[in-house]
Amino acid sequence: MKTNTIGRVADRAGISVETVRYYERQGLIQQPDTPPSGFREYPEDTVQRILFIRRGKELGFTLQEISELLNLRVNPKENCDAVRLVTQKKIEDVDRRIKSLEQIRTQLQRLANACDGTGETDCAILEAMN
Amino acid sequence: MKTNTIGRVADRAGISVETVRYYERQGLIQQPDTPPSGFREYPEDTVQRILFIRRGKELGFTLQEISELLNLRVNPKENCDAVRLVTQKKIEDVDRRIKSLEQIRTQLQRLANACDGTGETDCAILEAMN
DNA sequence: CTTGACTCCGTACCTAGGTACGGGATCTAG
DNA sequence: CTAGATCCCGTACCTAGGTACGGAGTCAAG
Repeated sequence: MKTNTIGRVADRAGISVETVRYYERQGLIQQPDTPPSGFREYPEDTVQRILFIRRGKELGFTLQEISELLNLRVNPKENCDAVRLVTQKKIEDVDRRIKSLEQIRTQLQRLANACDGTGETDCAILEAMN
Repeated sequence: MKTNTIGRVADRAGISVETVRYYERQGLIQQPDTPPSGFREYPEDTVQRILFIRRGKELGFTLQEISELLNLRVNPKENCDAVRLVTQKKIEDVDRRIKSLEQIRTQLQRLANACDGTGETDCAILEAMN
């Protein structure tokens, strides 16, 4: 298996080398322990991490929030209940977002349907709200 | 009913006067026809518009995208099918976002559940992915 | 063992989406 | 009718999230 140089990781994750370095500086992905030659070599899951970051961004999470999500973990060192509590909060946040999107979806659907009538309607999305 | 000055609108919508002006410059809300005294007076639905903008932003839409959503409208002047087509695209986009959020939700849920075991798990969100 | 591709790091620059400022006009409550 | 709150507009500044650059070191294929 080829080594995961920064360029390979960037390619596979669909972002630029510069952005990988940026995420590293921001602490979103860990720089692997002392690269042998001075060249970074990334663990396999780095690509997954970056894909997760991309998805999060598209959904309107800040890098800070994404970082928090990525750092959530259940392990013996952490208070289990504490982690579960935080995770629960995140889930509630996600639920709120889903609800919001569903509302927008409903409005869009209503707008699309408005066409079926006489053509006299002037129905913008705001008027399509409850 | 009190007149909707920029300050009142900003207050009611929960944003700053500066931001209202900014949205106006960006064409997200229309400056009402020649204010009588030089002072802006907004139509009633401006507050709703801004609330919609805020929601859109929280969900990761750009102002550009939000503007497109707000300008979608079925009316006699526009080709009805064209509007419906665009609206359909938007709906698909919204659906994708909802799906993404649901995936994240599932992962979070799995993470929260991981605690029930022995406490030996070190289960981060990435590992909670399929 | 060379040549072209890749990497290093630091620093500068860019866009979106605001936020702040300031001097002058206007409104409104007392 | 006056003082304080609002509004006007233009311009400057700020943060997040990158993007670009450039000189120097390194790797790997021929």
